[in-house]
Amino acid sequence: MNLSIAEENHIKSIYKLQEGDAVVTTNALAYELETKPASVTDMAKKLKEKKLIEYEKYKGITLSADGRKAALQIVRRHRLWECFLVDKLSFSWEEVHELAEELEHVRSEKLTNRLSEFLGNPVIDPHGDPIPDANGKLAKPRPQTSLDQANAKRLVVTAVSDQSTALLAFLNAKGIKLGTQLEIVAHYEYDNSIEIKVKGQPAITISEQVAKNIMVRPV
Amino acid sequence: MNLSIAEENHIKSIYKLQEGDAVVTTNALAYELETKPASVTDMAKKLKEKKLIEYEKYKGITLSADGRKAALQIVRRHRLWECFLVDKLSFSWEEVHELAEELEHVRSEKLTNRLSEFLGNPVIDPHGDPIPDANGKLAKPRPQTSLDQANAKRLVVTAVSDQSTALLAFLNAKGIKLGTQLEIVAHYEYDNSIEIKVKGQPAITISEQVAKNIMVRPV
DNA sequence: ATTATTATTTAGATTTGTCTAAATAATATT
DNA sequence: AATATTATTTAGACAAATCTAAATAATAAT
Repeated sequence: MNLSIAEENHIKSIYKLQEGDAVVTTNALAYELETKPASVTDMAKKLKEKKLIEYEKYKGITLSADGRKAALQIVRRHRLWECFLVDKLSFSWEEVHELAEELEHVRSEKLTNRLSEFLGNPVIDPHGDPIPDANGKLAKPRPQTSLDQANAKRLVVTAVSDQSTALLAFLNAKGIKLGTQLEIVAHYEYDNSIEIKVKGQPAITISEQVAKNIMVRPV
Repeated sequence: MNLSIAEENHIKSIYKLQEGDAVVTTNALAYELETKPASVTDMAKKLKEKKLIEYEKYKGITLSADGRKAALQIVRRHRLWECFLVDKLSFSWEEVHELAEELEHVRSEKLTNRLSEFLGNPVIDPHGDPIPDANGKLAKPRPQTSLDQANAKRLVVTAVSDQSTALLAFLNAKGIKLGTQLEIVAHYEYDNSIEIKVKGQPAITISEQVAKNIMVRPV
């Protein structure tokens, strides 16, 4: 099955929004892809025809087994290229998303597998997201919570869920990246902001909104 | 100036066929791009509009200064990716062309320059072709002739001009690659075939057509 | 249970890149 | 020079991916 770039992007976004099982809505998908609902409806008909999604008028979209398989291939390529850009070309983690967005569409299994091998078959990407293996299997994610719900004091950053450049740049400026160890200094009930400290740096205060998007696990 | 993939491919092929100064013909370009002359005419109008080529009806096509600059960027990306695939991912030189054909369209200067640096700023690609630097400057090619016109006995392979997979696979099977040292054993005037010997291997006979596509210089 | 609101789909248009078939220009041949 | 051949362009069509505006369905509010 040969997918166009537009088809791949739709599949990938459906996978992202589905998050396991949920039905994906036309509007949500249009918003995610920065396109219009009418365009999503058009594409949904096409992808249904190709048996990559389940879709009935007005009933929303879910991936079929084949669609899920395709999505995992795309996600695998995306995340491997992100590793390459960060590990080998010294990009910082907030820069790589757009570039990987283009590189992911080079659909060669041989290339993908060689790249993976070259990188040492990594299982998580620079944002902490798991990388599907050649068969589409995802490493089961280690237990993690968002920073605003953590109860341990000493934590490691394992992922950042919001992909916005603004947040990533902010964290970068504060010296926070994957694997950074944090200590929770205080939790202000007033606005649910959290004061944290990275070893060797002055303590900083983080809003609830930011804390919700930083994933951590106890060290 | 943002070029589509189709536009980039046309620019690149015009650059390739132009070879310095020659005017490129509609038919030749269509053949090179595996498309139809009518499509080339359409695209020529568009590229002229964008001032990337000089073009008058029935008079053929040449690159403008801007077009040449664009072409060199594309060629740079293509050849750097070929180096990456061969040097880092252990592809053999005859496999990399198609993959580089896709990777070359990721238009990020930062990525290109970082990639170049990562590879040690190479100046020739795995086929022996020079890689333009970030300013579009080409290293001046070392003196070379095609194997059928060489007069020295001991030679080094410096490039292969035909990009066909068939030829590359043939050479690969014979253990001939960039940098391979050859010795001319005999030259048969009858059909202009040439008998050559690679150190440690039995002598082989090569047709004139193949010899024309192997570039060499005296060792 | 009507009505209002929001979500989704349809119909029809647009852009890009391509094609075929016919027309025209350039070149080669007699 | 007239004619035949080849190269190139034009005209009109088509598929993919998108859009806007209008129509319809689903859901929420009174």
